[in-house]
Amino acid sequence: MTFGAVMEESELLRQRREKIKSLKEMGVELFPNDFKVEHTSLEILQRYGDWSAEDLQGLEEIFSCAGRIMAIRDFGRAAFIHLQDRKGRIQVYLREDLLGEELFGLFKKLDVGDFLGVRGGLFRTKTGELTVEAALIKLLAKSFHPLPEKWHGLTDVETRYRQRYLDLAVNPKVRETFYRRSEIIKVMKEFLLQRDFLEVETPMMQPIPGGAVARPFKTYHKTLDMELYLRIAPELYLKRLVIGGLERVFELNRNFRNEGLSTQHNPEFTMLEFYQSYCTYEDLMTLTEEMIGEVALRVLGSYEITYQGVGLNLAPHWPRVTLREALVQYGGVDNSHNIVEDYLLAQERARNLGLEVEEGESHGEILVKIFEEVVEPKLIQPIFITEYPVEVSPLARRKNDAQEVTERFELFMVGREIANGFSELNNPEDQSERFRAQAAKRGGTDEEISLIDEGFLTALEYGMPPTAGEGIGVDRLVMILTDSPSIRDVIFFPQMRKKPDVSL
RNA sequence: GGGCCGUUAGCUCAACUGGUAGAGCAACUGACUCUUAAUCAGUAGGUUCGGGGUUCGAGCCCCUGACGGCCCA
Repeated sequence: MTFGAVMEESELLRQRREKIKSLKEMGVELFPNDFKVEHTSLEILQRYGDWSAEDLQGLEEIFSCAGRIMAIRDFGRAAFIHLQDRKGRIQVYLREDLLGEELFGLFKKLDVGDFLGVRGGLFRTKTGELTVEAALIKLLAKSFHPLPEKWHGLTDVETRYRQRYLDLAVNPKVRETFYRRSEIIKVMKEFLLQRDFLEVETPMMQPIPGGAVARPFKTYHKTLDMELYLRIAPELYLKRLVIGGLERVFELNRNFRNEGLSTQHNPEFTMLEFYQSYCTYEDLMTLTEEMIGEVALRVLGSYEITYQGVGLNLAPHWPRVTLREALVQYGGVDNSHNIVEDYLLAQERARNLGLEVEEGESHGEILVKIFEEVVEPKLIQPIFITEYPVEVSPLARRKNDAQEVTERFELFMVGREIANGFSELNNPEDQSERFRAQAAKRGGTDEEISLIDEGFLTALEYGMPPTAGEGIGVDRLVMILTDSPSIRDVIFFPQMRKKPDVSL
């Protein structure tokens, strides 16, 4: 959709083009950049919000603010408008006798959606609203298209995602969600920085995608003549930094996984991953509940939150239950305690649940499948599930007194996995064996990468201090803390199919 | 990948059993110097997502495609 093409099609836009033409004929610049803004709407409202009408009359200060016109209430020779800036909205009163005929005539040509700069004093209207009385106005940017409706806003989800700028302009709640997202990320970073973590950046483009099991995106570097993968996780690089002696590092950045899209999945998503030497998975569970608790408290002002109508209590501390205990507790059948002991019973239970059990699948793997099917949806309040089987935890340290499970936990809330952490496997021989077992199992198909990051193994051979590491799904956490039902509500530009119309 | 639902004016939504596509907001013209979903009078605005079919007649039924949403794998 090009501008010209639209003009031919729409009566509405044809009228607006005529208006723009007459503005140009009046000598009005449509896109000047020399207006100086000195105040935000919020500054004005906060500083003078409680001043009486009489006090304001004595105030001689002139204010200068700007924003998008969101409403016009025209009375002929006077009008009220609302300007929206990054902090909120403020009302402006325009009178012909004060502005003069020329500027008032300019105002008459403006539309909802245009950007306007205003200078003037403050007064309080009869209905009590603090208002700027315009002594001077300046068009700052002309909108060639009408904005979505003022009352219902923009509800069409496709348009909201494809033209997020419109969503942000007219739906205050959307803006609030993204401001809150930024705040959450800020608090998480501050939390780690206070604990002497170093914020780092590691490669997005990796020759061997490691640190997780997922289908990667593939790309190609021309000069180096090599295939590269967008990372599915930063884990193996962050551990290299730990080996280098940095001891406490974190990276809050994007991962890419070439898999399905859903309300919980976007191909690129944000992960907070961090590593702390000389501590264990138990220390990280404590750190996690403290961090998320602090985020809730600082961003939302309370440990008690509501997600999609369900009350959650994020006050530390949260239960820690082993996977096996969880299966018994939430397994839903009388013999749940037996499936954790009996391989054949576990197989039978999985098949009864309609789960696929492949040839040679281990007891632990089957238990995890049953857990995901039966237990996960029931984990509403925050809870740590611990001691995952070693077969599904290729980078985690074995538990000292139980070699078939690992010092690993996952954090669940509202039936969703939010975080995954473990004491890191730092024995290079064990790590090498696990990589090779993993690779053998998955075969060598193009999609399922079975390459082994030998460079990482070499690094491990130089010695990695005992360390625990964790990843937190930032988008999912933000969803819960902003009461958002879909991951697309917390990502500005979620992935969409290409539209035939190239302009969107 | 499968199932279900959706796509109508710039936006938000109607349209009975297949029978002339409507409203509110926005826009345009006019009135109005304290409104806040301003008000009052009038006007204009449509490829009903695209393509094909059935029918005297299709927004509605059938086939097909695009895009989106939810659920499932």
